[in-house]
Amino acid sequence: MKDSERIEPVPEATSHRLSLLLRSLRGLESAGVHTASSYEIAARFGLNSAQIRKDLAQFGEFGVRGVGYRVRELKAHLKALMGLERTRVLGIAGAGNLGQALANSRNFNADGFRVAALFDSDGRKVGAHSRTGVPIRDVSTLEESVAELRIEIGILAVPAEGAIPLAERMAAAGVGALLNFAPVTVPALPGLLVKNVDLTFFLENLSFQLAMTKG
Amino acid sequence: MKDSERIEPVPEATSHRLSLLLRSLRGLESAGVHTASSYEIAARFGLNSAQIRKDLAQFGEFGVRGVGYRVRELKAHLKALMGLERTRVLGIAGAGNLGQALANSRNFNADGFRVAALFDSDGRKVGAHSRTGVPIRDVSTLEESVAELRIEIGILAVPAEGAIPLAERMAAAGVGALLNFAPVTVPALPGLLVKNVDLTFFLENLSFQLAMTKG
DNA sequence: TGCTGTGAAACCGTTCACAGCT
DNA sequence: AGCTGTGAACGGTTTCACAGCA
Repeated sequence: MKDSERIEPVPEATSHRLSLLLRSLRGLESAGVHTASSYEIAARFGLNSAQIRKDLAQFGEFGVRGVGYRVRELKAHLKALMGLERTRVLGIAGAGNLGQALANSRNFNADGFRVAALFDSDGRKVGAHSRTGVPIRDVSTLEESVAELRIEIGILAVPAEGAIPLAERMAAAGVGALLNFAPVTVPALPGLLVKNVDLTFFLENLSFQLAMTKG
Repeated sequence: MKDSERIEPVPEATSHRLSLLLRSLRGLESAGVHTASSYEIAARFGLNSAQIRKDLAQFGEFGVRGVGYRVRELKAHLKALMGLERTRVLGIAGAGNLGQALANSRNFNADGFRVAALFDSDGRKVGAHSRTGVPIRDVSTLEESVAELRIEIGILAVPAEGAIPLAERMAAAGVGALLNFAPVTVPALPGLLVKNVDLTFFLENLSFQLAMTKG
């Protein structure tokens, strides 16, 4: 099956598995493995092999019958598919603990991503740099900065109050997608993809499961 | 439907909606609203009202026919259900950027949670405190500290390499649940609930969706 | 033979629609 | 009359099972 102009958003679960798969492929590649079957890959993270094949089949035919998948080749296809071929520029609103943590994170500055700037309203922080050298700009320069640095994905690491207005400013400034860590649900505005990630929800989930199983 | 001794883990989606619901109830309560119907609640976050009712019905009968749900009462039920009646003690492995961000976070130190300690192997950090006063202990004291502070939930904010061994140590020390931010999948060990949260997956998801919709 | 790609079947979560309580 | 609680229908995702290609 092929569907060059896909309008449907990729299901969350599929995207998650493909991220897992990409990570796995990186591991296999650096271990010198050239070929892997869907069975081998599935075993790695306790999934069904048909699921791997179905996930990939949605986007093209990447395997070789009787052989499996060529690691290097599949990895390249996947990266292209996920838009990780070129580096996407990130801008983080909020130079607090979390914002700085993300700005300095190896994971946000590799494999297709790079943090170009932090934004804050605190005059004492503005002008400084994060530990790894990400500049902290005044949040009032958000609009110009997005254009100047070509920021494609915005990250909200601010308190709840500031989130919605900032999301709107980011959208208006031309940011295409937003990862929101503030504890409010930012709605997807027209032209702006939004992913809300509330870290306390993960804790509550664990607490819930603890309450269900043990006391 | 009632099921006093539930063994099934709560579905991710349900848990997520109940967290959202709890947040919503807090808002309603402080706005002085006493009663809310599933229709009103559902409208708040664009869900189906039957979903709200079904989610709640799994755990008991909390509503009043013809009236709706009493906000204060439902909130209390939910908190009890989710194990948030009493404060759960957290311990964070890794006093780097992310670990400190979480330790200082208001959200990890309210509404049923409290960070009791950070753990690190860097001698220069050990003995110090986070900005909000969370002590940084030597990771070699993990086992005693878990017992002493009665840590119930462990959080891994360490690089990929350290994650699995630390998870095993936490499990052995008696921690009941683990929230893992390291970019490796920590398997659920016997007696240890594990929630893996890879922040780069959220970014990749956005990049993926961007790649699908725009270039 | 061995593995992919894929229809068909099974499963699960969501939505509908209404009986039943207040 | 109004809203909950829930069986039944629906839709989407996962798994099975196999045809077809290397």
